[in-house]
Amino acid sequence: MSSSRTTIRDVSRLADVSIATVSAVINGRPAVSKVLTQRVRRAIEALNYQPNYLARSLRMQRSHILGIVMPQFASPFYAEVLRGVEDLASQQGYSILISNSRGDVDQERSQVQTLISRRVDGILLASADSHFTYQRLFARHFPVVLFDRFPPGFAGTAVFTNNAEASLEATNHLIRLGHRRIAIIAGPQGISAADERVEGFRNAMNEAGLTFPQEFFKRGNFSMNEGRECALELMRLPSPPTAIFSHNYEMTLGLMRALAELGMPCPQRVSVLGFDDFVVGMDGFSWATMFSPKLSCVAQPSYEIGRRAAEALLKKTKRLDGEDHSEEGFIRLRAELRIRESTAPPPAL
Amino acid sequence: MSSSRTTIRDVSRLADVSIATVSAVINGRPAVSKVLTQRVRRAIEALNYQPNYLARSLRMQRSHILGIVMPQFASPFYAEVLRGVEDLASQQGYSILISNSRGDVDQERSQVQTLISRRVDGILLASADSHFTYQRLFARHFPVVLFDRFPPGFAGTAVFTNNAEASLEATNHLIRLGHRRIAIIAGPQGISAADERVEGFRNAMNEAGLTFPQEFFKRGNFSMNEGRECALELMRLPSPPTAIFSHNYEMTLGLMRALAELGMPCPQRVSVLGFDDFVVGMDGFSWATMFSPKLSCVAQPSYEIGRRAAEALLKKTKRLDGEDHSEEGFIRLRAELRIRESTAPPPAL
DNA sequence: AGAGCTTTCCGAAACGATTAGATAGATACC
DNA sequence: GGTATCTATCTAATCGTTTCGGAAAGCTCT
Repeated sequence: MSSSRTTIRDVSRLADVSIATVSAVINGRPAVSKVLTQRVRRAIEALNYQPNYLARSLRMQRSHILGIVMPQFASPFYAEVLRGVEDLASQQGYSILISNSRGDVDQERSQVQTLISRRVDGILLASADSHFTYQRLFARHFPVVLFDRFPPGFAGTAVFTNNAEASLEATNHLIRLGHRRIAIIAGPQGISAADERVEGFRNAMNEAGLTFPQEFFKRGNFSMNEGRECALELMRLPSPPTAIFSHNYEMTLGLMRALAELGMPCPQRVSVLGFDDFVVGMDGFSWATMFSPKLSCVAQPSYEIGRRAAEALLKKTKRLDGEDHSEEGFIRLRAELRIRESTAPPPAL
Repeated sequence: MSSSRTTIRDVSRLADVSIATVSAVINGRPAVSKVLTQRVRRAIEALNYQPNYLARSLRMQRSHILGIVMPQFASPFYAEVLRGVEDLASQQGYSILISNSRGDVDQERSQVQTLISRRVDGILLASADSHFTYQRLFARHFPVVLFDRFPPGFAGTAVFTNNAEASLEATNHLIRLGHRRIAIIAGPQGISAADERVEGFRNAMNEAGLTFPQEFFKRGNFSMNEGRECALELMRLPSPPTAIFSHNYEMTLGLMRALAELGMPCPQRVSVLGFDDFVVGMDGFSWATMFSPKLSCVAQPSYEIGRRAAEALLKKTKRLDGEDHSEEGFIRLRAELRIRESTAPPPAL
């Protein structure tokens, strides 16, 4: 055997005590004398002993590991969420097991399975699935917290942006500027975040007594390419919109690209308001300020979403011990409307 | 006890066989009859049994988990690396345990400790530390692969960009365009990636017989803010450079921002060439093409770095079993020079 | 019918920790 | 001195798997 790690047994032998005593020292239990504590400490040091958490977890029925499954890593939104999760988790002595579902429902399911088999204490999930298929898996109150997306009718606990309200507020901003011909590039139907944003937009338009033609309502799949194509179609209409509201970061990029290609100045000719904003690097500069014009946008509290989700999950895992199975329910975090230079009054007719 | 999971024992009872047989079925060992296999399968299904990988790992001395430690999550570079790692790992049945060292040497060390205690099969490390302090920890040939950065004198296996060559090539591009007054905004001294990029630049300048004044040599800490400040200082010199070579993504952003503030047109007045490029979203558009002008840059193969690092690490963990302790050494991956619109001949005098 | 093989199955010992309960020694009290 | 109490330590069971070695049963071949 090439790999024979040193165990608690080795330590106990060297220190000439029982393994129970070593364990007591390691876990800081009282009731172990100064002299033995010293001996044990020295032995641990000498052997460079590192406790085996697998064994510990097995015995304690608690791994102190959280699992997270998300549809992508590269997106700054998810990266920020992940940062929030890791921050809170590591602060409480938990580690994070990640998996990338690549937006695929089957992969997602098998990854959730794996996480459960690895006996994570709880799972954070941005489900690519539009209906919650884990009822069976999560019998016995296994701790799960959803974020960013949730299937219709989901009743557990989840953390996300107040999409509808934020979207309403953003639309109102455009309306107040004087826009009447407002188009949206929405996300795919069936994804809760997308649907809610559409809803908020609709409400704002209704409240203002505005209608909007069918051809102003575009759906993209949250990708840059589709954002670009939708924008091209919009701006080539006989009477194009004077403002476009885009429902995520990638599509906003595509939209800006399209405007550049068409040589249409923003915001002089058309205002642009997008979802998502994030800081780049360590010094808090916003991504959206790198553009000219600096982009107005709806900033989701992505880091906070991660933190709160992790927090809620940890609370759940603890409640589990106490036979208390009450649910926390939905946690809505406020998005912030950041007005910069890409939104302005519509061109005079 | 609120959490009594079903175990292999339960399955064996229901199927009326021994646990050895259940184990054999699960692991697809031959030599178990059709009829028993059926019974076991049904029992597993009925009980919704999911094997406990903690126990399995403990017994097999192999967790099928890889650990990764990096200085940040939010950076697109590391996000891409992570994606590469996860892709290869999950493909081979491995999971990933992540930790964020936040660039702090002490945190990094304690996280490495934790990973080892969790008995990961190997560790991927972008060390924030400038000297390899893990000799003791990694005694007994514990599998580690470094990436992106390495401490001077490190002799293990590591994967990264051919920084020096790429930097030389990039500088030559500027020289060929006719630039003579070339400045660089480099990363912090002591970080291998930064030092190598400086070296490549120096070599190119020397080969071309060019010298460059001390005030053209700036150091930033890889942050956007410092990129901006360095650029401001450079462009306010009595005779400013006609081209600037920036050594990472964040500093390039700061640089572009500075030029905008000063109203200096790029590339008419000054050419810009930066390190780092990456695609945004799912459809392969480059981040750098979102700028106007589209940025010329040195694209590191970040995804590939992740994949190759994971691959090398897995190879190591397997070699460990075979008593073969040969080292793979350094793996250099070629960065690609992508010439777009931000580099052009210098303005006529 | 007995020897020798195969084929299937099972019992029980690991893996490395935690912890309840046992034990022994010291102290205190009457 | 006897007994109760407390403290410091140890013994051994346990967590849920894998796997080695052996037993039982079924064949084949003399």
